[in-house]
This record gives sequence, structure tokens and C-alpha cells, in this order.
Amino acid sequence: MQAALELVAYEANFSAISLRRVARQAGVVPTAFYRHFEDMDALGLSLVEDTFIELRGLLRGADLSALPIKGLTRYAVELFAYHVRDRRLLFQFLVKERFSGSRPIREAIHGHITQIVIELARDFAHFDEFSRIEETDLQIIAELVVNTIVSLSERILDVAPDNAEDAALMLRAEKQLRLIFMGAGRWESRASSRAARAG
Amino acid sequence: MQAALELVAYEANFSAISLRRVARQAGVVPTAFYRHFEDMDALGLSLVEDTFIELRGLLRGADLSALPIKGLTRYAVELFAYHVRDRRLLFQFLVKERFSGSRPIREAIHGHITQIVIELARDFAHFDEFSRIEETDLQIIAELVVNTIVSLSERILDVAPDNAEDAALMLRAEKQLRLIFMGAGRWESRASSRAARAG
DNA sequence: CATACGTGTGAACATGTGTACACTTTAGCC
DNA sequence: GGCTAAAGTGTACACATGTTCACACGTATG
Repeated sequence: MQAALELVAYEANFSAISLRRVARQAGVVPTAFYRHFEDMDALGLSLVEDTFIELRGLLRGADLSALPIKGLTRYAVELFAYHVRDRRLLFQFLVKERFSGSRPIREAIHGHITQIVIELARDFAHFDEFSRIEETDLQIIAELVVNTIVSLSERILDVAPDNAEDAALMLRAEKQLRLIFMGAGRWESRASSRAARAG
Repeated sequence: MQAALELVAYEANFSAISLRRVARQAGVVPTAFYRHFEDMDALGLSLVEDTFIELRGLLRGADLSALPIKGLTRYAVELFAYHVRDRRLLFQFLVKERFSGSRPIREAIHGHITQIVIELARDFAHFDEFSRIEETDLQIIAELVVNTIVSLSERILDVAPDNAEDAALMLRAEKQLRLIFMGAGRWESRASSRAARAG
């Protein structure tokens, strides 16, 4: 798995690297590959699962409900940015395969992200500031937040490691999140539903 | 180019299809490929350029400044969704290659999107509602808007063509954009800069 | 000690790949 | 009608790929 990650970081993406190259990178003969995975797709799926198991642990560990919304955005951005840099190769793999991987891999990634959105929306429901907002609208807001964080990850992975530009990217993301929360503070679920029905 | 698009829609991504398969799909012998492109990368870059030339035309043609912000979001979402569906294969290619393509292709796409963000921020500056906001903050907001639209495109391309789910996706994106604009309406550039300096 | 199992090996195969080269065909223009 | 340039063809080569099969080594457990 480590060998595959290294190759993906170097090459364009996962489908561009061959079973034989993974084996070579791992210092092993091609046929030995089959002792561990049925095929390349199985390897890719294992990488996806690993990434999200760890990410889920991170999100569970960060008890955001303890903080006020103000400090929350900065803390969340820093936590996430640190983790992405720490697991650079894993997230590089994820970002590349999210849309260009094989169908099973794409679906696995999409499913996990959807799950994160749902859980984030559930967390939002505990904040007094959002008590007015309907559940479906909370999910829409959560999706916006997740999109923003994902976009930050993509940008961080684009620049070289330990680049000074990282700080600017994080500030951007932080502002975007603050703006989203300002919008959410004024959001009226009933008004928006009415507008939607009026079509 | 059409042959390549068809194959990319069917396969995982661009780097997974070979020069020989493109030629076969085009009903032509492999060596004939070289009469049109130096290599596969050149083909990919041509596809990127084509997509953005057309997209730029669409954005230029849509004179958004004529509308009030309220109707603007719905109109923009519908216009964009229609165009993405209309050029499905091109945008499928774009979404897949944005992060997983070869370096030149990735950079070309990224450059074009950055350009669109800059121009959108410039358009924002003409609205009275945003006159308070600094230019750098306008770009951050424009980026948020573009991210949301890109995300909508990705979702539309994920579901089958002419799927009823499209309408729900568009409504989501419309709400997200309205929320962003509500946040922007309360945005205070000086306050945010001060907070940033305070660190 | 033996035996079962996880892991790694080497040779072999049919098939796909990018590209070079010399050639033929096609289409447009004076 | 003949010339030119663009587009397409066929052959050839050296190489990479996924997968198969029978075999070898290590270790831990009965």
C-alpha cells in the first residue's frame, strides 16, 4: 500500500500505475502481489478505507461542541490542514481518485464524504445559533462547509510541502467558513421553503 | 477529440486510455493519430482549451449585471446546469482531469478556473451591495461561489442524464449561493482584516 | 518432528503499447 | 489536368502488462 501511494504521488493517478510497478516499488516480484490483494481495485479500496478510518478518528476526537463558533473555524481549519499535510500521500490519492477512479473507488469515497456531511449537520443541530434551521437546510449548509474544507485540502496538496503559501490558503478557508456561518445566522428555513415552492 | 471524449466517459479517466484506442475509436490507424497531435498530452490540452473557450463565451454572453441578486442565483444555476448537461462529455473530462491529469493539463485547468474567479470578483465589484468589501475579500467570495458551481457540475455529471434528481441538486446549489450572498451582505472587510492581524 | 500456512519466486504466455518508416490515397488549387 | 499538402495505411520492433502454474522458503503450532 505504501508503494502504491508513492507511485500515485509521482504519477498522474492510480489507474496510470500498473500492478507490476507497485510490486517493483515494494521490492517484490509481480506474482507476490496476489498474496495480498485480488487486483488493483482491491488495493485502491483498502487505501480509501484506511484514509477514512483515520479521518473519522480525527473528527471524533475533535470535540467541536466545546468551542464557541468564533474560535471553532480557526481551530477546525488548523486541525484539518495539519492532518492533511501529515497524511499527504493518502490525501493526494483521495483527491485524485475522487472523480477519476474506478466506479467502486469513486462510490466508496463519495459514500464516506456524504456520511461526514450528515454527521456534521447533526452536530450543527446542537448549536443554539442553528436551532431555527430545518434539518434539510442544515445538511445543505454542512455540504457547503465540507466543500470548502475539501477545496482547502486540494490547494494545500497542490503547493509544495512546508510552503509559506499554506498560511494564506488557511486564512482564505477560514474567512470562507466565517462567511458561511454569517449567512447561516440569517438563514430562514421557512422563507426559503416558501420561495422554493413558489418556484 | 470526439473519440477521446467518448472513451474517457466510458473508462476511468484520460490517462487510462491509450493512443491506439483513441485511433481505433476514431476509425483510424494508430499512426494517423500523429497527423493531428504530437502525443496524448497535446490532445488533452486541446480538449481543455476547447471547453474553456466555450465556457468563456457562455459567461460573457450572460449579462448578469442586468438582474437583481435575487433572480440572479436561480438564473445562473440554471444556465450553468444546462450548459454542463449540453456538453456532458467535455465537462466529464474536465472534472476527471482537474486533479488526476498530467501536470500540464492540471495547470491549464487550474489557470482557467483562477481566471474565472478573478473575473467574477471584478463583476461583483459593480454591485452596490458589495461596494464595502475589499478586493481581496471579493476574490475569496468569488472563489466560494465558483467552488459551489463546480461542485454542482460534479454532482450533475454523477447522475444519469435527464434524471429527475437534477432539480434537487440545482435547488441545493441555489440555496447555497443565496446563503453565501447573505453572508457577503453582512461581511465587513476591515473587521475581518483586523481579526486576521490580531491572529 | 512434522505439518500446515503465509509469503515470495521464476518461467512462460498472450496481448497491448508507443513509435519509426516508407507508402498510398484524398482533397483543393492554379 | 496536374501539382501539392494533408490525411490515412501497413509493417515492424522492442517493450510492458496481467495472470497462470509449480515450486521454495520461513515460521509457528499440533
